[in-house]
Formats: sequence, structure tokens, C-alpha cells
Amino acid sequence: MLKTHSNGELNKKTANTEVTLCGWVNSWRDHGGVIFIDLRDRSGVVQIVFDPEHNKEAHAIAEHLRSEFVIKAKGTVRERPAEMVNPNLNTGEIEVLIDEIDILNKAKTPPFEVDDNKEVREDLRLEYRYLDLRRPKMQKNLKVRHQTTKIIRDYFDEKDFLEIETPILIKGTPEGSREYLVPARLHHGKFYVLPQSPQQLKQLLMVGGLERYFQVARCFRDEDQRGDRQPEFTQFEIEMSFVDQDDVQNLFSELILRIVKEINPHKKILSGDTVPKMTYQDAMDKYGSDKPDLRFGMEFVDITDWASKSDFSVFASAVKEGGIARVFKCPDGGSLTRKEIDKFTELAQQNGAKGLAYILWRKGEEPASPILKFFNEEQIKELYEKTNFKEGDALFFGAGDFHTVCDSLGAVRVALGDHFGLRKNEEIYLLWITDFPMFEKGSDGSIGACHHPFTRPKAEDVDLLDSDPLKACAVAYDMVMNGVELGGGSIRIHERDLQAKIFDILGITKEDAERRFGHMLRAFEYGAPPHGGIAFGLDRLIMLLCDEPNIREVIAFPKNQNAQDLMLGAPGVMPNDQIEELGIKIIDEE
RNA sequence: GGAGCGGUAGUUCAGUUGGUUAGAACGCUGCCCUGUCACGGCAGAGGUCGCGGGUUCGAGUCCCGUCCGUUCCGCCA
Repeated sequence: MLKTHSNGELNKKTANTEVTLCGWVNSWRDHGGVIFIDLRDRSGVVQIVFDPEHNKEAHAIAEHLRSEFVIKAKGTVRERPAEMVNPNLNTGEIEVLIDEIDILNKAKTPPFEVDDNKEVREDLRLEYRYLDLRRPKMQKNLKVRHQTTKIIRDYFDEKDFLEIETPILIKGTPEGSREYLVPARLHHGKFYVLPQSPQQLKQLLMVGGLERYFQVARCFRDEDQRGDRQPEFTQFEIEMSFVDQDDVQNLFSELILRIVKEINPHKKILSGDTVPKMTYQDAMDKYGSDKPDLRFGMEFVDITDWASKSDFSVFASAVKEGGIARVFKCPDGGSLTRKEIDKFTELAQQNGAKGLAYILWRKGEEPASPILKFFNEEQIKELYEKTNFKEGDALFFGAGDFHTVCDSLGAVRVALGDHFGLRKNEEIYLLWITDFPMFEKGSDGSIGACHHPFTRPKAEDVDLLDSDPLKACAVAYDMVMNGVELGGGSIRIHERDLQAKIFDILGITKEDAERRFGHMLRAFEYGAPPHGGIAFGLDRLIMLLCDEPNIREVIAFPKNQNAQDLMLGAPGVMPNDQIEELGIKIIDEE
């Protein structure tokens, strides 16, 4: 090793020790005589001192140091006098007086300063990611990522799981998200695809008798990017045989609580030491979302009956057409300005609502609203009782078809949570959402799988598969943290005939099912055990643990919104002969 | 595919109603400074105002087009 110590290990106890340090010049302060350098390595920053009266040669070299030069410096740790201690620095009680210095490498002036406190355009950070990664925050995030992954691996090892790698080059099963294709050189015209998830392979491991599988698995989806979505991402996932959903949930409740407590010990877990459960229907009814943020209240109240009896045609007709009406109380909402209400109205409209009805009860005034005139005294009294409406509060209404009301009021609720500072980073609310529907109706009227086509229907709902499949619930579950879906899973189908029936309901013909999923159907014919599993997004979890606004901050080399790696310049043009070898012709270049 | 916001010095930004030589901070270069840690002082360099076209006596500013970045919607079983 070129160095004897890391910067971060130095403290009062190592005073008077001779040390050799290596690192980057974080900043330097030349006082004409003495020169101070803040030397940075992964462990932190330490002040090193060049004193011409102590060592003239070393001082002379230090005069030529610049930002980001890589140096090796040998010297003696010494305690700082009390008045020179820097409380802002972990190593602020000591400094190192240098005898010898080597410049290991010079550095051009970087395109941006390596400093947590300086905002830099993200595409520039990504182009020079190796410089960006020198920032302490990035290093901290990647350390959290490592620690979390280690907890995960240790945990599953304790629980007798085997980590098994599944292949990256697999076969496409066009359904769900768009897949990345890899042309097959040995089979012109054919393609491998990169897995969106190891779903089918891990189920086949269960058929293979492995019983308990886990993997920290890379997954690929060729879809447009978002702050919490990357073309390649990591999920940690398991599959288990001979279990019910409680087994899977308990396993992950314990794991996630362990991770949160270890990585974010200062955060308050509002949901307690067991992760509470809520059905999908309850979550939609009460919060208008299948991933509700329960760090705050504002629970919805159903007023469908009440609205149907009113003279307010917007409400009454919505109910008459088979819709619902919901209201929720926003404590302190009476203080909202007209402009703020307009903002929330716009949000409701973006989510499909025609408008946003409200009643404001400003402090010291009477409740006011454009819609109050449509209701008689008795109706108003009933409403206030139902919602426990008090001076200073606001009520927000939604009426229309179920999903529109859920989406629009749900969005307004979350925005109000933000507005009133109720979504605190320091608080964590974990929650299981259970009993998802098996199927959902697409915009084109077709039936699709809510989770995926291998999800098991609840035993009591199997009859519904024939009569009214859209009413059938699945043994499927998501874990939600602070309004973010961390991951989800299900108990799977292990019977060939039931699986074939689900394909049929999904509109997949026998021939299609054989072509795309024949391997699954066949495997189920040879003694497939009952099994189930779950998969969590690692990047998303780390993002929450690090209080970052997007997952690129917790990925070493992420892609930008156009799925490009700005540092590598990927995707790139390939030489013609290499393309020809694949039997491919480019017909439309960018 | 659609919508919003943005693109001015290396970086982060300001730039009024269209009007003289486009500014600030940080960074960078040189000089001075022996206790700073956001060191300080003096001096200096650094600009195709994303690109193309248009309106105008005159465009960073207005209009059209285009490229890039970013956020959201669609999409993500």
C-alpha cells in the first residue's frame, strides 16, 4: 500500500504518529508562508500542513499543487491547539505536518467543482461521472447501497435461501413492458431478449426443487425514463415453495425493518414493528391510491348516498350514472388561498376530474363554498358530522366514476400533504397492500393481468373466473413505503390447467400460449410445488433511504432520460461488418 | 407520442420596455500574505447569449423552425 492510514481514521489518539496519506487535493490555502491542503480520500478530509520552516522542499512542491491533484504525503499527526480546532471537520481536532510529498498525478481543472454544495447540471455530472463520484454525497450513497445489499444477502443466507444467478440472455415473451433485444449471430433473424425480471426462471427453479431462491438481479426494460425508472435496474427478489402469502410478507417485513433500522436509525417508523396490512379496495376507498402515503391522514369518506339526494346536479348525476362521491377533510385547509385552491383544482383536472369542489372554513368566518347553496341545512349538518368538519379546515369533494375519483382526489390529498409539510423524510410508514384484482380492463377494452399472468386467484374467487373475472381477487401483495411502491409479489399458479385458463381469460390463444409460455405449462405437468415470491426495487429503496429525489443519485453509472450513457456515449454506432455478421440491415438511422 | 420548464463565461445564475463596451458569484491565471479551514488582498484572462431563419435603424430580449437538457402524462404484465 502506498498509504499507511486513511484520512478518516486520524484523530487525537493517532497524534504524534508518523503517517503516509494518499488522496486528492480538495482545496488549498496558501498563506505565503504556511500552506494548508484539505486532502480528500474515500474516508474523509484531513488538513495537511506545509511549513517552510519545518521542511523547505516539501513546501516548495506544495506551492504548485492544484485542485484534484493526486498526492502522497508523509508526515506526523499533531493535535491542534484548542482555538484552531475545526468543529465542521470530522478530523478537525488534528492536522498532519508534512515532511515529504509526491505528486502521483496532476489534474486538469475539472469542468465543475468537486463539492457537495455546488449545484451542477446533471448531464454534465453524468458526462464526467468519475469526477461526480468523488463528491462525498455520491460516495455515501454508494456505501449505503453496499450496506443494504450486504444486509439482504446476509439475511437470506440466515434464512436458508440460495442465491442463484439466472441468465441475462433469454427468450422474449411479448407482454408487459418492451424488451431489449440482442440479435443472435448464430441464428440470423432471431433474437435473445434481456429479462424484464427473472420471473419465469425463478418459478422454474421452484419446479426444480430449489425451494428457497433469492437474487440481487439486474433487470431491463426498454421504456421511457422517469426519476424512479432506469432502463436497467436492480431488484432483490425471492421465490419460495410451500408457503402462503403471510410467510412471504413476514419474511420481507422483517428484512425491510432491519434495513431501515440499520441504515436510517434516526428515522421514526410510524407503522410500528409489524408492517400493517390493508386491502387494495380499502386503500382505494380511503386514500384513492394503491400506494397510499400514511404518514398523514386525510382519509376519504364515502358520501355517495348523501350526494345522490342532493340538488347539486354534478354530484347527483355522477351517482346516477353509477359513479361514486367522496370527500375528505384537510385540517388547516381553511387557510388555503384562492390561488392555491386553483392549483389543486388543476391537479384534479390533470387526473381526470372535471373540477374540484371544496368548502373552506376560514378561522373566524363561516364555511364558504360555491356549492353550499345546493344543500339544505340538514344535509349540511349531516356532511359536517360525517367528516368532523371544524373551523379552520377545508373539505374537498370528488364525484364521478370510481377510478377518476380515486385518481384525482388521491392526487390532491398527496399534494396537500406536501403543501402542509406532512410528508417528512424523518418519518417512515410501511404498509402491505393485499388482495389486488386479478385483472384490469385496458383502455381498448381488453383484459390484462394486474400483476402478471402467473398470479394465483384467491381460492374463494376461482368461480368468478368464469362468471365475472374482473371481480376476482389475486393472492398478490405490494409493500409501500411513504407512498412509494417498494415492490410486490404473489402466490403463483402451479397447476397446468389453471394456468391455461388464465391465459385463456387474457385472450391468449392456445397456440400463442404454447409458443410463448409452453415451457411453463410443461413444467407444471411434472410436479410443480405450490410456490410464491416477491421482488423489490433496490434502487428505489436506496433512494428513499438516502432521501434522494431520483434513483440516478444512487446508481454509479446511470443513463439519462433518453437512455444514453453520456460518459461512454452509449448506445453507439457499430462497424458495418459487425452488423452484417448479425444478419441485420439498418434501415432508419437517427 | 404529448405537455411544461430550461439552454447567457469553466460552473451556478442575473440581464428592466428591443438601445452604448453583456454582468455577478464561485472557479481559473499571476502577484502579495505564516494559522487558515467558504482564508484574505491586488491584478487579469475568460462569451458564436444552443443552432438556423425572420421582424427591426438596432435582437441575449420579439416571431418561426430546429437541436439539446430536464420534469410530468402516455408507457412501465
